[in-house]
Parts: sequence; structure tokens; C-alpha cells
Amino acid sequence: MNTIYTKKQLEIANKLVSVLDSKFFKSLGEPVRVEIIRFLLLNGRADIGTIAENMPQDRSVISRHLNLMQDVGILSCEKVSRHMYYSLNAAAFLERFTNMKNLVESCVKECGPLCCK
Amino acid sequence: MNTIYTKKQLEIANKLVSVLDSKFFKSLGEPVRVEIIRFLLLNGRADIGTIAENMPQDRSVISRHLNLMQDVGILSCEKVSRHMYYSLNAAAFLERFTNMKNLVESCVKECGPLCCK
DNA sequence: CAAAAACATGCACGAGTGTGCACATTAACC
DNA sequence: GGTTAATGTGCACACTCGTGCATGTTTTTG
Repeated sequence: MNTIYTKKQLEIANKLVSVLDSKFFKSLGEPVRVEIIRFLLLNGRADIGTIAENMPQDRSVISRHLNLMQDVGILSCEKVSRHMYYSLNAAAFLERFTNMKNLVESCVKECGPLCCK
Repeated sequence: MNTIYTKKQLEIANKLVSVLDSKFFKSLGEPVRVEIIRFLLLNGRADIGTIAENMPQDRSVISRHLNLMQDVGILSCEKVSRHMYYSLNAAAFLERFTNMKNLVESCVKECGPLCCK
């Protein structure tokens, strides 16, 4: 087993674990939630009832999915009277993917010659 | 509910569902598997026994994780005598993140004014 | 040919979670 | 102030899946 790597390699590889957040991936690992993102992209801000009308699941189920995605930081929500409006947090959403892409790129560049073959 | 969107918006939003593959996200939603990726980045190609020695889980468990990640396309494997060697498929791994980042970027640009507020 | 090493696989157990229903809660409307 | 609409929540059920152990399979080694 090879235990010789530079500080830079170690630093980047460890950062990978934090950027590849399991909560974020789990939230996107559920097809229903991706479908919700797609809906919000096309239709913009909407309340729970409207979103649930376009999904096969029960309204309470959609409510829980939305709440979870807001916790992760993908969605923003705002309460207006008795309606709860959700919208895609596009900036944060894009930033997550940009960070992941950049970090994976750095990892491959830094550890590439070693990790492949 | 707003049902007026351009062909381009619809096309990109639908593509999102295919690129945001749930199997891929589920595979990265498990911390053990991210740890395996980190190990392969730092140590390069290794057989199952060597990888399992550095993880708290049983060898059979690691074997299943590796097999799953190979199915998804993250890892490559090669059988040499009775050893099964795994390595990170860096090119495919990076390509997945690059595709996701680019597509999300397109989505936000195309649907941004509509989806946010 | 027997024994050991490396791995795959079947099995059962437990934790997590998506789901739907019933009910509680909050706010607008008559 | 009572009713209705929109949402939050507790609960039970089923299913997925990570885990470890035991066993089977293949290949090397003595």
C-alpha cells in the first residue's frame, strides 16, 4: 500500500469528503425531489398545493420533501397568509455544483497520475 | 400556475432529470463510498482486501460497495489472478460533474428570471 | 491433491425512509 | 364566531439498504 502523498494531495482529498456532502446527495437521490426542482424551474415560485397537484404523491408527502430540500439549502420558502411558497435557490444550487466540479477537477489533476492505474 | 415556457426551457428542464441521475447520487450519498473514493485518490489502484483494511466495515461489505460503484461507472476493475483490483475512473467521474455543472448553469440562465421569485 | 488465500454470495437483522391517512393547527371569509 | 382552506404532524406500513456472519467458488501454493 502506497502511503506517500504530498500535503497538497492530502489536503484536497480531505476537502473532497466535506464538499461531497452526503445529505445533499441523498436529497437529490430521490426522483420525486428532482421532479420538484424541474417543476420549480419551469413554473417558478409556487405553494405546496400547486406543486402537489402535479405530483402523484400525497400533499403531505410533498410538504415533507419541500421542507427537507429547504433544510439542505436547495429551496427557499416564504409564508404568505396561510400559503407556503417555495422557490428554487438557484444561486446556492449552482454554487454547489460549481464547487463540486472544481474540486473534483483539482483532485484528478493533483492525484490523477497516481489514482488511475 | 404558469404553463407558458419556451421550447428551450422545456428541453433543458427535461434534460435535467436525466443528468441528475438518482443512481449516481445514491451512490455518493453513502459516506463509506466517498471514503473509498478518497482512498483510491490517494493510494491509487488497490485490491479489495487492501481497501477493506482501511475501512471499519467488513470485507464483504466493501466488496459490495465497490461493485456498486463500478456499475455506476465511477470505478474501473480488473481481475488479476485471484485479486480484484479497483481504481477510480477519473475521466468519467469528472465528466459527470462537469455535465451536471454545465446543465444546471444552463437551467438557471434559461429559467432563472422565472424560477426565482 | 490438500490447504490457504482472495473474493463472491446467500441470509438475516436493524436502521432509515418514502408513503398515505387521520388529525391538529393556523388564517382568511362569510 | 363558525366554517373552510392550506398546511403541519403523528402514526403505521412497506420497502430499501447497509451490515456482518457463514458458506461457496476460484486460484495459488505446499
